[in-house]
This record gives sequence, C-alpha cells and structure tokens, in this order.
Amino acid sequence: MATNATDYDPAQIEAAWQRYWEENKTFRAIDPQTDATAARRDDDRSKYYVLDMFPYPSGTGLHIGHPEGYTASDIVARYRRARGYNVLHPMGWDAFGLPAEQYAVKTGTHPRETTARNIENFRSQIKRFGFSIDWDREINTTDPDYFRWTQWIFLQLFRHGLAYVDDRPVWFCPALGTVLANEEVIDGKSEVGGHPVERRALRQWVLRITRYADRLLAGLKNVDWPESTKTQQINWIGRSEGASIVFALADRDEALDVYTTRPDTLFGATYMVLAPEHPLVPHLTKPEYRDAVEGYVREAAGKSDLDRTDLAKEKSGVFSGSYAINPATNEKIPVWIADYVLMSYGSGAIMAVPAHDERDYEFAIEFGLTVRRVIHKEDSNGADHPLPYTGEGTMIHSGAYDGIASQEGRKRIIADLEKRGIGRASVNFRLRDWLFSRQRYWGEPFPIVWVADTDYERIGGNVATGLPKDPVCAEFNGEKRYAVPIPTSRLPVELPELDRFQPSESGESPLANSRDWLHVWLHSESGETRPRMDENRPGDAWIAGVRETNTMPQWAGSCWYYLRYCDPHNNREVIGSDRERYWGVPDLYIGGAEHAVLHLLYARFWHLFLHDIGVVSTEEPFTRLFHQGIILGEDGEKMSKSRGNVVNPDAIIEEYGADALRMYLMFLGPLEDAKPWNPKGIDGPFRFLRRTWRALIDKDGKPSTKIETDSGDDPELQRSLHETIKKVGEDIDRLRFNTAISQMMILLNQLQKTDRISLESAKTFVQLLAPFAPHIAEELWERLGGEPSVSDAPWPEFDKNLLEVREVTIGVLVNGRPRGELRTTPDAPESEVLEAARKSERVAAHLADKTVRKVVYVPGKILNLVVS
RNA sequence: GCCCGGGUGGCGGAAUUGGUAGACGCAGCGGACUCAAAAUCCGCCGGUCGCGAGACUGUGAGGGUUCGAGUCCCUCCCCGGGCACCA
Repeated sequence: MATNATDYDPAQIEAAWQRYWEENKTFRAIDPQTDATAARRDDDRSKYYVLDMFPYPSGTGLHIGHPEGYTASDIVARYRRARGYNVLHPMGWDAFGLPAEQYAVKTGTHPRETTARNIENFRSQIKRFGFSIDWDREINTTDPDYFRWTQWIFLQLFRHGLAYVDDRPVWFCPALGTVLANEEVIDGKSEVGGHPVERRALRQWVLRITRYADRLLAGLKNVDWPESTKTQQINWIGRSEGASIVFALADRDEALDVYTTRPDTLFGATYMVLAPEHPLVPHLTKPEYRDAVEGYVREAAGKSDLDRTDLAKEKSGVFSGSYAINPATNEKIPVWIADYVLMSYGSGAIMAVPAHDERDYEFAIEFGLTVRRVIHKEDSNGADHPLPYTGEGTMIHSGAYDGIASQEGRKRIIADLEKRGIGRASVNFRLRDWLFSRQRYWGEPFPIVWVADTDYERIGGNVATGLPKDPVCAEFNGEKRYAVPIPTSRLPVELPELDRFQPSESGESPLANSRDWLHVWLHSESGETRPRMDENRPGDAWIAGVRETNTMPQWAGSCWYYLRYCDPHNNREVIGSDRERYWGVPDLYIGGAEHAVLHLLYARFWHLFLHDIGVVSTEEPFTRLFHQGIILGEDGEKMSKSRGNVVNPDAIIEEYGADALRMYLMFLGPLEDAKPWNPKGIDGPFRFLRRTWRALIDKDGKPSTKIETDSGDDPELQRSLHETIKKVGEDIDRLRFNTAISQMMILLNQLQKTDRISLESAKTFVQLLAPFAPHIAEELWERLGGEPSVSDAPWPEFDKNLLEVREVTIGVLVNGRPRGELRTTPDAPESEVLEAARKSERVAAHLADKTVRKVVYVPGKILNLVVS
C-alpha cells in the first residue's frame, strides 16, 4: 500500500510494494479447470506463458546479465496481464552441476547444503527486482519430487529403445583420480594442477537423438527464432546428401562401404582411407605393415577428437598393404589408414579424390599418391582451375560421362551404381548421439540396476513392462550384465549419502564408493530394492544387482522444466493433461544465445519424444525465442572478476532502486545487442523516474495541483499521449524496450512543460510506465486514486482519431539537398505545395536561373525539385 | 577456412524499411537559482568555413542503381559470435 514518502524514495516504495504483491499473491497464475475455487475454475482468459531460461544458482550470486533477460520477460508478462491474459511467469533453479560438487570435494560440505544456500541467495536477489513471478510454482531440479520425473522421462526413453550403453572415450586424470570434462582439459593437462590426462574408454549412456535428426531439422521451419540460432542448429544437425558406394577389395571377398557427397568424382578416386578404429583395419593389414598400422592405431586412440581435428597438424597415416577396386575405372587403388577420417561419420571409410577435395589433396601430396583431375573448370584467366578444385564443373577423364555437368553426373552415377547393386543415394547427418552420462555425484541418478543374463531372463511383472525390445547390456569386469529399470512407481531413485565426494579410483562416479547403495537385491517382479551388503538373499524372486553409478548431465533437468511450471506439484504425472492443454508451451522464451545449440536442441528432442508417447500435444517446446545480448563491462570487455569490471546489481539497487535499474537495463540498447555498461548512464532513467514523481506529486506528497479532474488536456498533449500508448504497446510486442522508454521520456518532457494535466492522462501515463518501473507505478497509481494493483487495470487503448495528423512538416529539397521545411496538410496537392515552396526565399535562391526538370512529391514526407 | 551478426557524434543508441541522419539519454559547454556548492531548471552540442543568414561536408573504404541511399547491388577492410578434417 502507498507509503507516506513525500519525494521519490525507491527504497521505501519498493519494499512496500513487494510486500503487497507477496501478501496478495498478485501474480498467481490461475489453472482454470483444476483450481479449487469455483470462480477461478471458470476463468476464461487466454493464457500467456512467458519463460526465462532458469539460472544455475552459483555461489557468486546474481550477475547483472541475469536481470537483463528477466526484466524483459517481466515487462512482457506485466503488459500481457494488463491486456487481460492469464499470465504464467515462473522461476526456478537449474541446480545440479559441477561447482557445488567441486566445493564438496574441497570442503566436505554436502552439495545439497551449498545448493540450498545459493538458491536462497539467488531468490532474495531476484526478488529485489520486483518481478511478477508466481513464486508458488518455483521448481528446483535437485528436488527429488522434481528429478523423479526427469528419471521417469529417461525410463520412457529407455523403454522405447532410445537409450543405450556404449564404451566411449573420456578424459581421465590419474593424478586427480577423476574424469574431466572437455573444458577442464587444456593442452593435454588438467586445468586444475596441470597434471597429464589420458583417454579412457568408459561405459556411457547414450541417447539416440540421431533418430530424430530429420524431424529436429524440419521443426525449425515452424518456430519464430533468431535466424542465427536456427542456422546454428541446422549446421549442427548437418544434413548432407550423397551416395553410399561399395568398393570391392582386390584379392579378398570383403568390401568397403564409403559415403561421398561427390559421386561425380568417382573416376578420380585414386586411393581409399579407413578411420583407425574401422573394424576392417586388422583384416586388411598385410603382415609386413602390421607393426606400423598397430602403432598408428594405438597412437590415434590416445588422441582426443580435438587433437585429431587440429588443423595446424599435418596429415598423418599409414598404408595397409591392401588394395581396393575403383568400380568406375576398375583400377587397383591403395587402402590407407588415417585419422583424418572419422569413424563416427558415414561409414568410417572414404574414397579419396585428391583433385577435388582439399583434405585428400593434402594427404596425397604428403604421401605421393596419384592426383587425377576429373572435373574441368576454367579459372578467370581461362586456364585450368588449380587443384584441388572443389566446385562444380564438367566431367572429364570419366569415360562415358565426359562432358556432363557435375551436378547431373552425380545423379547418373548414383543411378548406374544402383543398377549394378553397388551404390545408392544416401543421406548423412553430422549430428551424433547424445552422450548422456557423467561420472559425477551431483546429478540425477539413473534408475537402472545391472543384473546377470540368467537373471535378466527371469524378470517378469512390473519390471518387465519397462524393458526395451532390445536389451541394453554392457560388460563389467569381463561379465555381461543387463540393464533393468526401477519401476516408475518406485521413483525417485535418490542419491546416497556420502562423506567423501571424490570420484572412485576406477574413474567411475563417486556413487561407486557407496557400497550399501550400490549393491542391491532386486525383486524380479515388483522392482523393489534392498541393500545387499549385509543381507542374505531374501527369497527366490530376488536377484542380485548393481546400481548404475553414472549420473545424468546438467542438461537433463533443463530439458523439460518448462512443462513442470504448468503443474509443479503433480505427484502422479510429469504434467496433467488438462494443464498441458491449457498452458501448452511458452509463448515467449528469453535466454542467452550460448544455449543456441545444446540446451535448445536437447529440449526439442525430449519434447518431440514426449509428444510421440502422448505426454504433450505439441511438437515444439519454444515457439518464440529471443536472446538477450550480454552486458559488457565499462571497458567494453566481457565482465569478469579478474578484469575487475563486474557490476553488482545489489549495489545499484541500493543506490538507485530496482525501478531505475530495470529501466536502465532496458534503455541501454536493443535487447539482443551486446552493450557496455556505463555507470553514469543510469542517472538518465533515475532522473526520469524522479521527474515523473515530481510531475505528478507535490512536495506535500499529495497529487499535483496541476492535475485536474474535470478538464481535458490540450490537443498536442493528447496526441502525444496517444502516440505513446501506441508506441509503448507495439514496442513491447516487438521487444524494443529502449525506444518505448525514449517515447515515455518525450512524453514526460511535454508533461513537465504544461501547467494542466487531466487525471485521466496522468493515470494512463502511470499505466504505461508500470511494466517497466512497477513499484513507482503502483505508488503513483494509488496516490492518484487508482485501486491497487495497477497491473489489474486494463491497458489503455489509443484513439486512432487523435493520432490523425492534421498538419505535417515536410522537407523541401533541391537536387536532393534539404533547403527548408514547409508546414502543410498530409494530403495537400502537389501544386499547392510546390507553390508554397517557390515562395520560400531560400528555395527560390536555389531555383534562380535554373530550370525545374522534375518534381518528386511524396505527400507528408518530402518535396524534391530537380533542377539544372 | 566456412556460416551467421555488426560498423552511425566524445559515449549508449534513434531513423515509420528508399524520403529532411543523429530522436531519447550520458558526458561536455553556457546560463538561471544559491553567500557557495550539490540538486534542480533553461539553452547549446557531428565536422569545416562564416559575425550572421547560410554554404560545404558527413552513417567503416571504394564503386554502382535512383530525383533521392545509413537503408538496395558489387568489391574490399575491420569487429563480435558459432562451427571447424563431417568426405
């Protein structure tokens, strides 16, 4: 409720209104069908769901970049509420993650404690901004009531054959005794301590996102996203069209399958290359080359993908001793092993066409292999284009295909190979399956128990309903084990309590150290588990199992959190279908561009899957996406502790108030741009708010005597007001807050100059300001006689008639140069304007002893006289 | 190397998509108020020339299209982001 401040006092006002909103639950989102109150059940407003990317609650507290996006979404939320929408604007915590775990390793503090403390801090910092968040829907990915459903979704993926296990190389640091993430490894050393690291193959869970590659690509056509983000995803998915071609080996039965985008260059394939991991490498290697090949393969296995793709490195490889037959030329061509070919793309083998591929060319030069030009193209001097030439051209040295354009040749060669049964058109994706496990403590445990094969066969009942068609199995110390799901009714599988959070010596997650938790008896029908360490087999139906020790990556919880806000306390389902149908997906999603690919792609994948199994009714989770740009330090550099250019939001609020900070964050420039923080700049918005106060409130704290109830404004002010109503509304829709604020500043400048303002106009102005600076707006609104909250008052409509311009200033130009202005009507006829222009001395001077050759008149804009 | 963005006053940025470039704000300068300072209010504020009216010039560089280009086309330079042996 209104304070008794006599001058603008943000500290007092903001605290009072934040208390009011909290006590009155002003920003509660109503769930129409399911609310306990009859009146709310019948709420027939349209919904509007505005979502921010939820933060990771770090120990360092809120960064100035966080509230930038949050303020933008809050303005939209408050605006939509005023426009009569039932708005859902929630907040939560993406709280699993490495920092809390690393802190635990160092200090022994449980990550749960650290996380709780950080969330507490983040929440209170965020609350100081006065965002219109429905705090009753707050979620936390580390809450068992939340991750229970993350595990549930994983089990659905598992059951549908979209989760499997594979040995994948990871970074392991023997000195630290731990697995490291890619970004923790710098130049082959651990970032912490600088110890050497090595590649180790560990059992990993992988999700078959590649099965959705086509749909993930197609779906991008239907979303309103920044073009650059769509492009990034398109490139990441990397669809390419080409051909699979079979090359017979020279003296043996086996054949090599290759993928190429340029079947038209088949006649130029003068050698072949296999990835070092290719399964045929051992078979193909002739005895006299064995040592060299094995050495090379071993070396390649020790390198990371990063090492192998390092462009600075020269091409390396070894000859296998074997030959293949080029199906076009019937020539014998050598088969090489080289790590510039990746096992994970296509078939892990290529036909090398050095004349028309830069990588093959470099390799051929390095090892003295044949280079044969098969595509003809002249360069700008009419000479043969230098090799390698990777563009299109005319086929040459290609037998019957000579003279055909390369694009056409591709089709013909594919068709001809297909007739011979040794080739077909094929599509490949750059996208890889998603490595979904981490050797960590602070993540969602996998609800999986590993059992022996004989036990797997005995499984029935409850447990069997969750099994995939093809069993998921892996080897543990040489024994084959099968993955069995914990029944969804027994979720969540919680993390064991630990004293030490160090990873296990084997490079497994710290969970492997928790022996009680790890070894279980599993009831083969009900899926119940009991500790196995100090208990004998409880009965025939019980089988011995070992829990999965990996945990899920941080992406897991953020893949579906936007659904949970719609139904945060549902303990029966991920999301109730009524709620799902009503709220659907966010109408606007705001967050940083750094998540352009991973989070946004993973979430789309899960959403599509949830659609396929009937959990959600839509195919895309984020129909409209917007990235806020980062805020740079005063020096124009990225903010960082080491540069000492970090801006602390708390300190700014202390000095200027949350409203001024919100205004300034939005006034800085276009939301999507990166923009430097100018510490003096906030004075502008702050002064604007104080001037607003003083324009409407007198020194005694009462409404200004300039404000009159019974008289209207002068027409000029009226027009400005309605222009502002129009512009602010449109700009909010377009997320152009900087120009909306400029317009309000222009209006205030006029307001200050007049000596009479109608109460109606004053209140309208306060309403326009409310989404941006809600605290001062509430205060002014109530003092002007409005009923709180201002956010419940319907958004003002502009009057089109008032906007109609009766008189305009047009520019008069001679030969395109401005030579004065003219007041006229927007629809004045050319003759009239021309006559008026000629009368102007200045124009006349420029027309003297010249002939007017042409007159260009754009009504309401310009009059241009072309003379000579 | 490839793919996206983007270069406008001292600074952050406007410019209804081809129609008077520099709105709004910061900083600066001048003035009013004040014993004084702060705060506040008023005015000026791209560059060059001019006492002035005004003239010339100006949106990264160069060329082009147009009556008219910050905006469209071509070439180049610089900055930011993403991808990076994907055959």
